[in-house]
Amino acid sequence: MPSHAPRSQTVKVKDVAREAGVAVGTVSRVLNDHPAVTRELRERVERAMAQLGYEVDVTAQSMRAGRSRLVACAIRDFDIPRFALFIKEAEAVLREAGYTLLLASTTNRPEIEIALLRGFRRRRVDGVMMTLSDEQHRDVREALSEAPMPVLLIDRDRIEALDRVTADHRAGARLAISHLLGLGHRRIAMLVGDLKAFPSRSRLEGFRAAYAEAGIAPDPRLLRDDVLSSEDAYRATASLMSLAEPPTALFVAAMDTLSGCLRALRTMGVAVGDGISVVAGSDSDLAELYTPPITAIAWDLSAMGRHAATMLLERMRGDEIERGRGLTVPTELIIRGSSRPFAG
Amino acid sequence: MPSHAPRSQTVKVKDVAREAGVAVGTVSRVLNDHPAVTRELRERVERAMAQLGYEVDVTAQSMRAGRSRLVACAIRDFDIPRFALFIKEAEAVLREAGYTLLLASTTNRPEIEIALLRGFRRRRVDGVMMTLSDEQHRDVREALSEAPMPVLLIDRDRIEALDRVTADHRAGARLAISHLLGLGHRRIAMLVGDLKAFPSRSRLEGFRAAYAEAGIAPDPRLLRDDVLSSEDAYRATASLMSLAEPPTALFVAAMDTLSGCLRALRTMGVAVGDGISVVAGSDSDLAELYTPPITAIAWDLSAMGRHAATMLLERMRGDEIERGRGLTVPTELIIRGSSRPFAG
DNA sequence: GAATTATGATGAACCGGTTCATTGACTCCG
DNA sequence: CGGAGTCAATGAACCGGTTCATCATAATTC
Repeated sequence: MPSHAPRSQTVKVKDVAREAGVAVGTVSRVLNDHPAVTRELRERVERAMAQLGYEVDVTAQSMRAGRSRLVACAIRDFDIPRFALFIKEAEAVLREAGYTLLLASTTNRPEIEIALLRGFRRRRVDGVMMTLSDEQHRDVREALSEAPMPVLLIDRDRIEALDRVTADHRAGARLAISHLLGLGHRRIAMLVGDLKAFPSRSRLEGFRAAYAEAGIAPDPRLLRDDVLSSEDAYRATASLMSLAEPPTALFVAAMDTLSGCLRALRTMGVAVGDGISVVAGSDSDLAELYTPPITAIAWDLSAMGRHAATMLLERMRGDEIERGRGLTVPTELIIRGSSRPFAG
Repeated sequence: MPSHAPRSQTVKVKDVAREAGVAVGTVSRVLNDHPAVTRELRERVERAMAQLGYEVDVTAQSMRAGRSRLVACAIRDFDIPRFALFIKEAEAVLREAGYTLLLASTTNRPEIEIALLRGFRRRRVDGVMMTLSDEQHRDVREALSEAPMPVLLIDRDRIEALDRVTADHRAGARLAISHLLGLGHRRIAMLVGDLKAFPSRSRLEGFRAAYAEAGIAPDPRLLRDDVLSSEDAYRATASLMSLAEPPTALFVAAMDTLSGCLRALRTMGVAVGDGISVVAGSDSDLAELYTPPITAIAWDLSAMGRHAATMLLERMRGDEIERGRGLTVPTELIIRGSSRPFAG
């Protein structure tokens, strides 16, 4: 008798079938709401399940079915407060549809993105939504094209035929810069994140579009990219304000880096509003409640999460929809006291 | 020939075994780093795996092994920015150990907590860390005691023999209130969250301890509980400031509700620092950068996440450790400009 | 050199639901 | 009344790795 493995004392379909006096197939049909089960048998099976305290084993179900009812979300760093809104909404929508959310952080590194994709595949994850550190990265693109499950990109450029949900950062940045130009500013500095990724690229485009529209040439020395953390923003701001000809306005376009910029200005004794106009690339409690309140770009991250989950669900359902759909959430400029006319 | 199910064209151990000219058991041993495999066979198998692009199926592994290498984290609402720090650290530790994080939000409702626990069980999740809306809830306690996997409580009171990681909210609140009493304040209001849960209860204890120590009786009308959102804080603050005898100091102990309180004060034209002293129950960029900067209680949420994951890993490993371990992270008071001597 | 032991490899059973070809009972119709 | 058609229920095969009793071979001992 090759017994093996420890006998688990949990209740299985077989036990339920015995208790109810039916075949295991029938129990399975009851579990899956198959129509071809007489009410009487259904009730008997349900009674047996309750009696024995039966609980399906999702692993076993996934085994045969080939799908796990898991959806993975991998983002750069869930340390970004506003991003929690995205996850929160996405999780709600997915849970409603019977899916469970797997969460992972890529720390913005391609090799981790690739490793995560492999892990998701191993787990038979049914769908993925993720950010990418670099849409052009060869190995990442290859990993994406080899992924057997649908992948939806979060706030990233179009890749092949992947669905995507984005915010209109280009329009937002353009609004912000036009606003500052309209106030008479000519030396406008901008802090952006990684130009290898869509949001920063779009913001830079918006920046340039606004300048072009005004027929003015921006000073390239006032651009600081690769600002990914509050600390980076601190250093960038400090360096900008130390220039011989410092900027008169500052567009802090990188996500969640406003605090570092404000700390730097405070340290250097530059008054926000008077000494320098400031526009934040994403809204926050801090922007709203700072003194003076800070003009900011806002967009609906909850809606992005909701749409991302919904689109992914449709794709997983295998609906006949065109590939490579994109949904863009609008951005708006909330004008507050931190952006004032240039009083040169 | 009862074929069934669509032939998946993925590579399986069987294929690897054939390609390498060994038995499936040998392939499995290579996969699991079993020592009893000669170097030669191991290499042949590995070559075959690379050749065929083989990838293990974690679902199938879980099937037999009975464990999923999944760890679930269920919290009230991951909309709380600072909580992201906890999750971030916990995920890093778990990933390092080969586990994947499942995330869910309880929205602070017992029935959802119970449903989530059931779902985790169905998925054979290996370990759980979670908050609870109410440690005393009968059905939740029952669900917890029936959980077959270890559960670690996040910032909650001791339940049975469950491990827990907490912050010393009692000490933090006591420091805050003693600080305000020391400044001469006698009418100190406090906003706390749900008193059914540990953090708010502890803060209330600390509040009372500080008053008792000073030999003064607090005015019970200045306590507002069930403050769970920024909007709640707005209303509570407004109502407090409308009292015939308004408080001279405000301890905003509920998590992530400072913004609502500040909005209310601004709306009512009460100057923070002058008109009323304010202490925040948790630190944030907003507290640090507000004008005036706001005195706050701080503790290390990253450390909590790290410890939670580590303790849970030990427990899952089945180490012989005493049950019901508790780890408490210290809190500190960061004194800033928002708390000033009472100038009655 | 025969017997004993150590070591590596094998492959069928197993984990726990799901699926579908088959069976049995019952209905409908000419 | 017999044959075709319906419908519910059955249970063995299956999903894809893991495990362990068994076997083959090599190493060691006397």
